[in-house]
Amino acid sequence: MAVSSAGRKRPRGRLPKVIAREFCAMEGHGRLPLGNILSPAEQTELAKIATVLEYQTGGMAIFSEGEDAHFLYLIDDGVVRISWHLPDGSRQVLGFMWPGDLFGLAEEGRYVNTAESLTSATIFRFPLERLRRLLLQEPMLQLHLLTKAAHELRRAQRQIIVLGQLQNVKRLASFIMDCRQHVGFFDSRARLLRLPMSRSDIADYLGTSAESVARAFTALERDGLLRRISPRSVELLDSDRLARLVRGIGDNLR
Amino acid sequence: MAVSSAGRKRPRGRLPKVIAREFCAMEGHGRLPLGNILSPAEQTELAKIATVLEYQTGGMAIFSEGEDAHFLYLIDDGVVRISWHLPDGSRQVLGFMWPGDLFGLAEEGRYVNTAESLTSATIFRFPLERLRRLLLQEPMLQLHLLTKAAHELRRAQRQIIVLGQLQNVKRLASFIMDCRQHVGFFDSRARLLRLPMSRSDIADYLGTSAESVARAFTALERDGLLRRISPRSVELLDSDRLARLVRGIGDNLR
DNA sequence: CGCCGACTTGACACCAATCAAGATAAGTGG
DNA sequence: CCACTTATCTTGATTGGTGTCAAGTCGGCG
Repeated sequence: MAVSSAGRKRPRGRLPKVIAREFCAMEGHGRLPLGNILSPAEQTELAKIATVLEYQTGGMAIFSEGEDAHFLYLIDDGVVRISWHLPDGSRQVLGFMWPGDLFGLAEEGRYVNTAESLTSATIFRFPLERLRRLLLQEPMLQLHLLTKAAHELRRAQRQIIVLGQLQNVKRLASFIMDCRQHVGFFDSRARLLRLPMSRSDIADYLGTSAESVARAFTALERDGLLRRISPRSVELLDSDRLARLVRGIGDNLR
Repeated sequence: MAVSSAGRKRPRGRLPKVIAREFCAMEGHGRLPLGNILSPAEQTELAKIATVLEYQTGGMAIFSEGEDAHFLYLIDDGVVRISWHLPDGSRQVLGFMWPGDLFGLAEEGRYVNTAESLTSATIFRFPLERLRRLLLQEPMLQLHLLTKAAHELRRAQRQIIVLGQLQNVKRLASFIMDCRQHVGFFDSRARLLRLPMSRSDIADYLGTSAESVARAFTALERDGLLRRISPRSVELLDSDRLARLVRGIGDNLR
């Protein structure tokens, strides 16, 4: 960044239009989006202590930084924005959570960041104290959770590399390649990627400004790497070249 | 960053002058630097499977990215640099590890980054397979490790905020405040902080250049926040103002 | 004592933040 | 369903922070 980003103020996301519904996870479901790391038995154990939350729309607060932390969250469907606010009102988006992702990191009993839905979402919620007891009873389940935490740490480290090394166009390319991996948002046949977040969400995630994100899109489009269908929908024309761009090869791009 | 940082090449750290000694952790020791999170009994269990490594000097490789991962590491004494290299030779320092810190994050059986000693160091080493078995037998120990991982994730998130929101002078201020917390490196009476790393180490950690770090030191010194005794030793004249600077208050600083 | 690397400072170029204005899309109410 | 309002997105012009190159200084080690 060149100039201080202090003083920016952004709308916090409109207020919820509909209160979230909640009900027991064993009704109807019983299957968690953790099939890749947990056995069916483990999923059943977890589902026993879970509650399902239904957020009917984007822009709804799930929890806010500073609140007492009583739950860990798991996304079944939808996308959630995890962010942190500076005292001056500027914002850092720490990550976007997709189906199968866990969130709700706490420190000394309080949430250290804010979670809001970007789309309508279905989310599982686990009471921390009951989860803790379950993990002590099921060491294998706990080990799987530890693995998941390690992956989350690795993801954060990759973001550090993006912010520390790459300039704006490459940051956006990296972000697009990340989004590409999420099924349901990328149609590989039509090469169509759907973005559930706004330009300023992307900007605050990449440590830049919404205007710079727009300019980066323009640059990628001019070089034939993608084509904007609408602001939140892009056709990826050359994913290979996008990937190489992130890795630093062939960076002849203004 | 303003200009592409591609193409920078830096020395990788000189080769080890002396091969590291290693011996069983139960000889003499039996106490791990994890007293704050582990019970004495748990420390003993861990020490049973540990090996002690002695690195006589800084600049020694502990492991390199891509190598098969067989161990988790715990620092007893000394400082270690964790870094990641881009194909073009530029480098991102992901963090500095201090006494009590765990490192050795792997992905699919391989280390994803490189660890080198910055000072002489004493380091415990745990074989992953035996550690895994121990964690399954001791769920409470595992839960403590999970907590430690959560702290590490939180630290990475703070670094994301630093890189995404702060400009160079504030990044350095933030870094100095981090270093200040480590006993043995900050003498609170003399207000003297000892830095075990070079300017380019700091630069690669903060996503900037060694020159900019030097300029940031100059700026902080000009404003009376600190005084350079030597390049690696600074007197912190006004820690409160340093802290406020990081938080974004009173940023009338060129 | 002398060499060499690490650190500092200056000059310059360039990327990106900011301010401003217009275009597009989305949401609202008649 | 359409007109209107409003937020979001894009583009241009300008300015400021910082990366890069270059030269000089300091400090440490042999």
